[in-house]
Amino acid sequence: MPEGHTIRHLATLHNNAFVGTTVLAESPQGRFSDGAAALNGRTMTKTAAHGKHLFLHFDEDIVHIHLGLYGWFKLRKNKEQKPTDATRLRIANDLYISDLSAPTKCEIIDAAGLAKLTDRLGPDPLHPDADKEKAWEKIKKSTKPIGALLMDQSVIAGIGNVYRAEILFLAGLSPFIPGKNVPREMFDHIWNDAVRLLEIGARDGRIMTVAEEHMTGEEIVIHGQTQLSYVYKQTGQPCRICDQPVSQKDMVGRKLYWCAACQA
DNA sequence: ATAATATGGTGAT
DNA sequence: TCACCCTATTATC
Repeated sequence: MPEGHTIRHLATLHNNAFVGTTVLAESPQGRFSDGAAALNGRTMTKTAAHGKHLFLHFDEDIVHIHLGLYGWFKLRKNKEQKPTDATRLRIANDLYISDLSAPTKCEIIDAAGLAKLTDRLGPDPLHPDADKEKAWEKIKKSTKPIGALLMDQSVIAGIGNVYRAEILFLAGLSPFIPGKNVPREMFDHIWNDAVRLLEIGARDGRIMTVAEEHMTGEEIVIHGQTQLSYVYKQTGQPCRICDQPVSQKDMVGRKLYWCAACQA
């Protein structure tokens, strides 16, 4: 499920599976029939990710995919799988089949469309050459709370509700402090953790934010199979650091989780 | 077994 | 402001 780490992970998987090969493309569901027909039999030349947006390049044609909340890929090697009547796009070659369902966006764009899209996105912490100063310029002059700014894809691309909560917790920063009141060193802390945590997530294909020193003995054994977090979805649970109950409140239409004691 | 919820954004109203 | 996308997982009965 998709924050920036998922999209980068998918870009890597589709690069390894399809780039350089001729692919079959079809839309069993029918809502992307024209697009699939335009791609069928062509060579995938590159994959890329910016924030939560995935791009599959076929020379000048670029498939732009946004998974939204429900969207998902099922990518299998050496194994037949049946598309469902909700499968928006199937891409396949001799070895792999990838089925896409329920995306918010699946469309073909050109280089100009891609530029227009990425122009309205902030820097992606997963890009080695990301310009974090662009994010800082927006944050330091904004009156909006930092908890809202981190969810704004035009400020930083790729952070979602889980990373927002976890990054602010690790920084010990209140989600309610206006961007303009965030000290520069606090921004650096946020950015560095965004890079570090998104890289872990992109590598493993799932979010892991909790340091081993903050896990219970049992969690250290099983955390390969289970999702752990400091504050995300931990409402009422004791904080891993101070033992105070974790708080919850809506912000920007999403549930915000934080430790009122550690993030005063 | 059934209902609620969700790691998100778009586009109509 | 809200319906939509329409799956997977978790919570509740």
